[in-house]
Amino acid sequence: MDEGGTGSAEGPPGRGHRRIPEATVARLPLYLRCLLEVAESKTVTISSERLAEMAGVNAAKVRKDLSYLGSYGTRGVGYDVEYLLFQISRELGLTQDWPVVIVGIGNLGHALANYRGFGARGFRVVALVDADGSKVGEQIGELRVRHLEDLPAIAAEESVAIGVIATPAGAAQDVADRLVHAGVSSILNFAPALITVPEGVSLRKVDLSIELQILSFYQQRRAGVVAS
Amino acid sequence: MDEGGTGSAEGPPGRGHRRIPEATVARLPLYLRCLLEVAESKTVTISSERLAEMAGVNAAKVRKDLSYLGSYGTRGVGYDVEYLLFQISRELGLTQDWPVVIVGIGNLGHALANYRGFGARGFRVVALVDADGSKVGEQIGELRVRHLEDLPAIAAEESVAIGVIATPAGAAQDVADRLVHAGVSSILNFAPALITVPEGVSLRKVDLSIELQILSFYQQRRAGVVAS
DNA sequence: GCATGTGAATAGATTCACAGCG
DNA sequence: CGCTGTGAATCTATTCACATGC
Repeated sequence: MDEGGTGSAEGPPGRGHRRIPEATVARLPLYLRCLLEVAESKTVTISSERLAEMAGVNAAKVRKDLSYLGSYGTRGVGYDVEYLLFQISRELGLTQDWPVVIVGIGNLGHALANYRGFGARGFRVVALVDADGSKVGEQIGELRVRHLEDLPAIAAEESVAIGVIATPAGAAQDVADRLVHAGVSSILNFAPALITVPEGVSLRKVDLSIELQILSFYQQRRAGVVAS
Repeated sequence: MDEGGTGSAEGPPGRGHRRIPEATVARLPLYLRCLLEVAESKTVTISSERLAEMAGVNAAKVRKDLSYLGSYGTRGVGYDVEYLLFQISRELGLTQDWPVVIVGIGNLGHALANYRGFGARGFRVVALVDADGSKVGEQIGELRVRHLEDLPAIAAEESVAIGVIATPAGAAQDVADRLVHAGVSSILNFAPALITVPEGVSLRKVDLSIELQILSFYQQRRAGVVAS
């Protein structure tokens, strides 16, 4: 899918060594999370079956997904947890860290700015930006909110790779355009608006109201089935 | 995908009149949003081509998606905007309103509690809940935060249909269990944790770090291609 | 023996292309 | 004629089932 999830638009295929299916890419972070948990308990190896159980997927899927990365397992034994962790991290580009800018410092922007878990794994919020002059200068954690107009300078100084849009819907496309123009080539959009970006820019979206509406669909189905 | 979430786990198929593919269900909210925008400009009909362009998908996909709902278009003309709006709303269960409870009133919970857009379309936040006694009683908008222990009573009183989990990862599974136990059968999980629910409960997730990691993958690919 | 890795089979989603109808 | 609705073709993803190799 999503796609998903959530589903969402994708960047171009790129051309690394192997061609990894989109659906697999979307599951790698899931495996990563499970492996981190397993690693804490000093477990040395893990079978596809166990990993599948933890991730809530089918064991064959785990094996096929991992096989796209290479033959990192040992037949009759399983996968070395630490080694697999490293390989997945590397594949996901988490061995380097990516400077992130958050645009739109309202309720959600605040929450994102304070979110621990950026730093943990390869992402570092280097700037907070808002179009509203009255918010500029506000201190949040270690950062001070800067003006949207400064985006090109900020992006260049900090080599921003990823932009997070947390503005109202109406501003989202403009902000996306500015991000792209400033050289940011990965965008995560939280605004409830459809935005478009040029080829070569990755765009993913997180949309609360869409998720709720999908839940509503299935909720209604169940209610309907019960009633009939 | 997903899924999608952006990709995410689904509820059971249910058995309404028609069997609507999951991928289609995930796009209906998108069409709905586009149609709402079009409706404001007093446009009476819309072609699949135009709608596709707005939604950023292929026209054939729009037609096929809409055909699962019924034959609501007119050949040679297009779709009546108002009529289609109504049909999609009905299909998504948005003609009734769904009481929502938000569990976990930290940064994110606050942001969600203040989010306008719940009320707009069929969702109504009826309760805010937290396990931390020091947060109980805090006033947010029109609601006062209540204790997690009161969840069963709240769910029953308010006929809560949808639970939103905005707790830290460690608490997510416990909260999910409590929600299910209290009779909530749709859950939207924002916590960066894998949770499981029984058959008959829909679960979707919104996971910032997964989305960032997916972006990181494609970002790295592009960087790699440029470098080589 | 046992769990991986992978071709083959199946299922699901997208796109094509055109018949059908207003 | 124009645009919908939809079978057929294609592409993508999932699952099966077993040969392979530690």
